[in-house]
Amino acid sequence: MRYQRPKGTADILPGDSAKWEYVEKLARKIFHQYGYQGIRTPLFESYDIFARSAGDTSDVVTKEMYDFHDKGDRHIALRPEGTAGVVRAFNENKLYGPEYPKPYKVYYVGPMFRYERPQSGRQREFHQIGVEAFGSDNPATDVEVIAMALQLFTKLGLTDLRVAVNTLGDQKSRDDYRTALINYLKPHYDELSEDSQERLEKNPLRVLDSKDPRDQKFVADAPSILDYLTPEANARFEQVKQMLDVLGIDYVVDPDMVRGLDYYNHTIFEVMVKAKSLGNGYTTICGGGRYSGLVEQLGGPDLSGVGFGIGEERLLLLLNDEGIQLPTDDHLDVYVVGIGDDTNLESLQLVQAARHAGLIADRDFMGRKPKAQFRTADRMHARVVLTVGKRELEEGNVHLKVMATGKEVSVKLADLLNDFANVFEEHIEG
RNA sequence: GCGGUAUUGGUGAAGUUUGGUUAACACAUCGGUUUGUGGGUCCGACACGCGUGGGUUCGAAUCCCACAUACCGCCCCA
Repeated sequence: MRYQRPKGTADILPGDSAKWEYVEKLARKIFHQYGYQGIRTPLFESYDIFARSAGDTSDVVTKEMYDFHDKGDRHIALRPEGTAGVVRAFNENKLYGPEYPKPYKVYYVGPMFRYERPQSGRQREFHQIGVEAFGSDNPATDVEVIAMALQLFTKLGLTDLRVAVNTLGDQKSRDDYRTALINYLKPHYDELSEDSQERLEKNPLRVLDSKDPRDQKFVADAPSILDYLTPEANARFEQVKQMLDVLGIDYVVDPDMVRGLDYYNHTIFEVMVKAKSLGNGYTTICGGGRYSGLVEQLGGPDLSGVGFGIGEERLLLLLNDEGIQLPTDDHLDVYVVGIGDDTNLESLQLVQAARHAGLIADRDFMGRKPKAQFRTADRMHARVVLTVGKRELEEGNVHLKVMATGKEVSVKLADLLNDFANVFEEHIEG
């Protein structure tokens, strides 16, 4: 146990990796149905990209960034989330150009990094599945991404999903509300938690998110953002709700919901699920929303975007807790048992013939006794075992055993090598 | 960044209160169970070491210190 992995990282081992691959494959399939295409951006970017996009008051920037200076003294940060890098790529590659249809829709799957204290479902290296759609202000795109996330979760077999939506309004709504909130909280300044006293200065909306009982009693009666929306912002939010209704999507409006990143405005949402062992009550597995100004802030045109991120570790923990069995393909079609060193070449040819026929096949490499090889074949759930030994070599045959029925027949080695698929099919069905 | 709990083999772990000389038991794995065949029975193998490094002691998995990691809570979030 000399070496151990860095704090907050995890090895995803065979067995588990199949679940990850299944989830990611399904996500890609669904995203494609909605017209999203994959995008792969660097795992690290210039520190400034994240610092500028996430907002100076966000914890991600102030204490969770995994950053360092490289040998060229560039200030680099491992990406703490996916959006900023995608926006940078969008701008740098001029994907806003007229030759690209709008909205420009992309998805990504990959590792993210935050320097923080690890806990269950929360690591320094974690994985997100995310999407972004650029260049359309139509609230229908907000609804589309929500529907898309829900479809993924539903297809995975999750139930008890809860969609929470809120709006942060446009800039004027936010400013007005901010003022109102500060005016409301200021008289109670001394009664707030230390954290919230600080939040009041920097980002008063975050006080709403506090779990401290000292804060919560004020939060309960705090003014609501919904009362400070401009007519335009309000109309927009109404449209979002109406479209959710039309799609039959169940949701709750949570006026206290805020976002950890500063770049959001208008629609924000979370998909939560009732998790037994992921803490009490509902846990968030997907968070997202609309952002305006971010593209421009990172040097692009004045286009808005909407997207979400799903925490893969949490999602998989959840599927596990719920006892949801993901269809993982671990069966073996053919196992080749070779008896004696002289059978190595035939074993090799047979197992390759099976693979070329599109089957999943393996063989013994350890020179073990037939009984031990059969035990392995059984453990790997092999459908058919092919045995080659001295007798078969002399006769030019291969012994074929269908494991489920125990039926054994002799087949010509040459036939198998010439047309493995047909011989296999013939005997497996009998 | 702060607080708490934990760390024994491939796995689950007993043992730590009362330091004592073979680290229990079980599962898994491997080998054997007479000549080349699976899921069974029986037999056998399987920690020279108890997270790492120091210290106390005649003697430490058991006591002390430091560090590492994991988990839980705070903060925050996916």
